[in-house]
Amino acid sequence: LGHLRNIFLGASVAEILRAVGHKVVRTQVINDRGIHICKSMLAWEKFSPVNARGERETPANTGLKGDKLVGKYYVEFDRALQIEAKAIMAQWQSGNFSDTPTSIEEAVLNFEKAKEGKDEKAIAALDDKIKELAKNQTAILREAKEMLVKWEARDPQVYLLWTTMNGWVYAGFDQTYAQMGVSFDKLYYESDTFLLGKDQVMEGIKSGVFYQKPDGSVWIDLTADGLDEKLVLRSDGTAVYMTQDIGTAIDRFKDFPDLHGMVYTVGNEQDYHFKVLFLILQKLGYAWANNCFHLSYGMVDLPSGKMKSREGTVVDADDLMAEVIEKAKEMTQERGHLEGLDNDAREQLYTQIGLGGLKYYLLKVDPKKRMLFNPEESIDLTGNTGPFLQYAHARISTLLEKAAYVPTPLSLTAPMRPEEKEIIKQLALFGTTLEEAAKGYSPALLANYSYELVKLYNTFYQSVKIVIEPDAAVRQFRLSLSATVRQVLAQALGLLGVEAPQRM
RNA sequence: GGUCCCGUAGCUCAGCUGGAUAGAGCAACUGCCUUCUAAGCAGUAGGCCACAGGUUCGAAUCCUGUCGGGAUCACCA
Repeated sequence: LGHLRNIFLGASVAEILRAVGHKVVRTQVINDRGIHICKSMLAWEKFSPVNARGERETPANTGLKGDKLVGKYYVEFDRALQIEAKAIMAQWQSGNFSDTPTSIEEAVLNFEKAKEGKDEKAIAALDDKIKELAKNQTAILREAKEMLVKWEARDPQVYLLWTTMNGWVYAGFDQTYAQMGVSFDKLYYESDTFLLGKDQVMEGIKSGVFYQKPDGSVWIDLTADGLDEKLVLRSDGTAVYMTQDIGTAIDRFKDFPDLHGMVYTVGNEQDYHFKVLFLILQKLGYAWANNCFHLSYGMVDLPSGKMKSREGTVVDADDLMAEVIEKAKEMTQERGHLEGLDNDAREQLYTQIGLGGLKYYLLKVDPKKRMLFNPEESIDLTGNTGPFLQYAHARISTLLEKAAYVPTPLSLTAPMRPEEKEIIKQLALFGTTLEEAAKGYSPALLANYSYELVKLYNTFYQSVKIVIEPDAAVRQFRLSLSATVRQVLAQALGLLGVEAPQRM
């Protein structure tokens, strides 16, 4: 869900910035490198069943989406890790500390002592610490780490496996993005950019921005800036998230030299990370670092509480989209204004309504705020929802069609009813709303604007005759007012990534 | 514990660069389709804007404190 908010938000903000005249390049960093990939690879090698033809599981022979298959083995890895860690902890409990550093032995003894003391907080803290220590003692995690080192050294075998499994993931992602209706101008792969990041770190050591500890790890001291010391390279020489992000940022400015700045659409749990990243880039001497902005959006909660991937309480993007489209189909068939539409057009409409509703639901809330995702409300059609706006658009469309409307400029001097004046006022606000949305990186402003506009229009629509208005001048005025509303609405919806159907 | 974010109707959210009776939607209840799509419209009910101070002619909005919720402080990403 967080991922959906991220994608839709990023896509919408890009469109909004374009609409106010900025040149926008939309990029995405593909997280194709790191210990997490190695975990999946290792688990797949270890646990994937072999079929009669001697093949391990693949998207082709299981029918699973590639990213799902790889994700499955990430979970498998974690399960195996837990089991091994538990066994190790059991050993420690029984007093067996062979092959264990004395520091761990001490920690366990402290833990036992704390339990006698009944200090809940201390017990919990030590418990976490011991679990962490146990995990680090497992053979399987060690293997994964070794794999990462091999990967960074371009070990052919590891690299082949990595290429294969990554291919599966990308294929899965492509499918999902296509369904979402979003695309990127350029993708950056961590596997390409982390090396540049490492180079930067090396140079940064020379220039004194970073320093190396005796164990070989590289750090930056940000205590003078009110932050902490931050690791930028592990003691085994491998890159961390930050290393890669440094490289990616620089890479992008190399690719697009006239770039003014960058907007990072990333969840607010990474506020600290970006504070540090921008500071590092400044210290490395990149002037554009001052024009980097972290568009930090709030988490998406479920009514049932926090989502945890390990507990299976996450909402899967593909499933959710399918569900929302299915629901749109049911509701649309119930209402039925579909005469004359062929099957393809109908299916397309269900998708437009379902996804439009989902996008609008996620975008109508101020990005900065955390929001609650209520699965039932996300597919609502009434009130402040995507389908409500789409419906207004469709209704005006058929109205204009019936009237055989010929576009004429909207006369602002014509005698007007109060409802009509209100609409004109709201229409006049579009420009400033768009500017504010761009300035504040907030599609929510456009969403709320559109909703207001449609409410005003609906009031008008219900209270007057339009097509059947006998007075030709009045009729023409109302038609061109309707056409203007439709045009603005279509533009606003477009900026939100919500499609505006001609009928529904 | 340090840092950051949040607290507005039963629920989800607007409003927050100070301005008059604080707005929507959902849920509940009333009405309105032999006029253009009722996925709509009109209406009723529902609020000490977390709490306490302060600034101001004026505070939901700005400041301080308290309480409550969340995030973060990894050789994870």
